[in-house]
Amino acid sequence: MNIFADFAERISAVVAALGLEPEAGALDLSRVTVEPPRDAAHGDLATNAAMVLSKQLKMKPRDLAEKIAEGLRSDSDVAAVDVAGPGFINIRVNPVVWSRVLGAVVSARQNFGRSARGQNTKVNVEYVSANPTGPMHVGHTRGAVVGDALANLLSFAGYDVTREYLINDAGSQIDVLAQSAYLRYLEALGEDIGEIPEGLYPGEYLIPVGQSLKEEFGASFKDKPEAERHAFLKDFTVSKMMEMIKADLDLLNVHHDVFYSEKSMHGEGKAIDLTLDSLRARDLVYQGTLPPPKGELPDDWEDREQTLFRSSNYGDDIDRPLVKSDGSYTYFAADVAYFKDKLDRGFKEMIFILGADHAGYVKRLEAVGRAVSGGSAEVICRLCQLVKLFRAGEPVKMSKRSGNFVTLRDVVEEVGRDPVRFMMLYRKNDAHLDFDFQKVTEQSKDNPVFYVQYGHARCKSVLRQAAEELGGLSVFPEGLRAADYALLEDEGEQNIIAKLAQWPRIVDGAAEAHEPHRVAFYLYELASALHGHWSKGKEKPQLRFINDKKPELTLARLALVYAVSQVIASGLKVLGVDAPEEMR
RNA sequence: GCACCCGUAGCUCAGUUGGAUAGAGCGCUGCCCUCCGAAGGCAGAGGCCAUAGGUUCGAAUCCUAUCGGGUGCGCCA
Repeated sequence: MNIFADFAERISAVVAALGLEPEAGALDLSRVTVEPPRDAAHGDLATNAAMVLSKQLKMKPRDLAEKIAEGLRSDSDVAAVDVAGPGFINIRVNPVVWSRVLGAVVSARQNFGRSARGQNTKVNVEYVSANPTGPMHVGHTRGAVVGDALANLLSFAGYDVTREYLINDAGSQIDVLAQSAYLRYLEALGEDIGEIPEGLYPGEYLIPVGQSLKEEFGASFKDKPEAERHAFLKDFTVSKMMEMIKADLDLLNVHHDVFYSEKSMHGEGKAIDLTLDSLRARDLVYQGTLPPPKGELPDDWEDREQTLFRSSNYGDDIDRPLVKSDGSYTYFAADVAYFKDKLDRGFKEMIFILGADHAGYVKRLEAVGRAVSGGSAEVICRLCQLVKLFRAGEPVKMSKRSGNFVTLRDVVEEVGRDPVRFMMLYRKNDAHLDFDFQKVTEQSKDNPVFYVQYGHARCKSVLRQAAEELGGLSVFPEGLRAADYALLEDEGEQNIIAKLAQWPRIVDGAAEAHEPHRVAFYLYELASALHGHWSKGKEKPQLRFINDKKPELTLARLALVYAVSQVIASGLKVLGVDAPEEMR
């Protein structure tokens, strides 16, 4: 139940009933909005309908507003309608509307706010896709959390979501990885390998890989022919790395549906070959030369003819190469084929959660989307900016050399999963993020994670207390449906209900904009409304939720508290954060 | 040089897709516990929304230019 969408329909009906002739055929209602007014004194709902439609209907905004207002006044749910400013229509609804909202939450529980706007559209969210050459580090964390929460959000908003991870198991970095693992194998056999040579992966996480090679093959693996050995090592090491990465992701409660191997697309007659052939037939792939890159010229740059994709026809700055000088495919070629594969699997939206260092990649991905799908599917890229780590205000130093970086595991084990997830979502994805190890574990209102979770725990605490004091309340939550919500007349209570009523609207808006951070901010506001009202009970005991002299009022208030707990829990679930029964 | 992202309170950031008098938290100045969790709440001070034009009933939001910060710029993934 979304009262904003509901009233938007009623307003459309009123406008239609006016019988006015639109200037150009059908009336365009797309710009009409119904929102909570910025200032609550203006009413419960506000619409810009008159201002947006005045031109089409050839009327002055204020005159049209008066007409629409007149029509709305006959609605039995409407208490008052005012026309204000340049033509705003402010609506105050009857208490029965708020009762309905509360009843809807109590009945739907954590399904309140679930939406059908996605209409089961097939959406693919690709996120993380970290190279399988080592453990996840903090840099990957934000993308993992944002992608996962976005997937949850879209699913809650009625989309058919697939969570996907592309394993980059085909590039030259995998050769290096295999060589590095081989050294660790020799080391496990007791050989002195000395320092890991420059250019190989020095991280200690490869030591167990060497160990398990030894356990499996003893010393015999050393004697296999080089080519056979190397091919096996690549697969073996990648699968070990993926095990490690999956374990890291599990710490964050991030789980993908599909792990797609880049390697599976390479090779004669495989996906990349086939895709490029089909694009060649459409003249999207051709042989040609590119102008030299701007800025600092690479040492080994030479002008040569190469295989190019016509991405510049689709909004990219230049055409992009598909084949390297050694004849193998570029990463971009794999991406083209990968997109085609997603298209063939029926996805209508391909969402990519990328690190900020991939900003330059967005245009060409979008170009691929337009060129390959012909507009039947959309590419949506979200960039995640860098996370800066702090400890009590001091920047945390880390060096990427020698494998000495802060890992995802370090962070989660130190501060816990919930603070990591929440804080990564408490910012727009394209804004820089400061993450302070100390602050996020504080149990105070300075810490938004705690503040929201505390709101939930407080609700649960009240409900526990009520069950104890009032004994016969074993019937709730079922019994709460029978409560008389009209008894909730206090401003603070109504303020909370109004916030609850916004939840479905927040879900739709956040899903449409692909911005899960809006959910985090909404939860903060809802928690704030609760905490604020709670404290009024300090000064005015008659406002406390439990009042043993007034069982009916208490029941209604418990319904309110229960509703808040359900919406907070449901919002936190979208974010992938726990809703604790009590804080400890 | 080009492309993309970002410039909002002293600091860190929201801003309902173009709406009314621009909002939070931190920090600062003061208040509020005989009490369902003070692990909280209330109030005050603090703004040329980087700058200059434009679009319209109306701009922090859209367009153009400028300034400032970040990122990237065949054959790395």
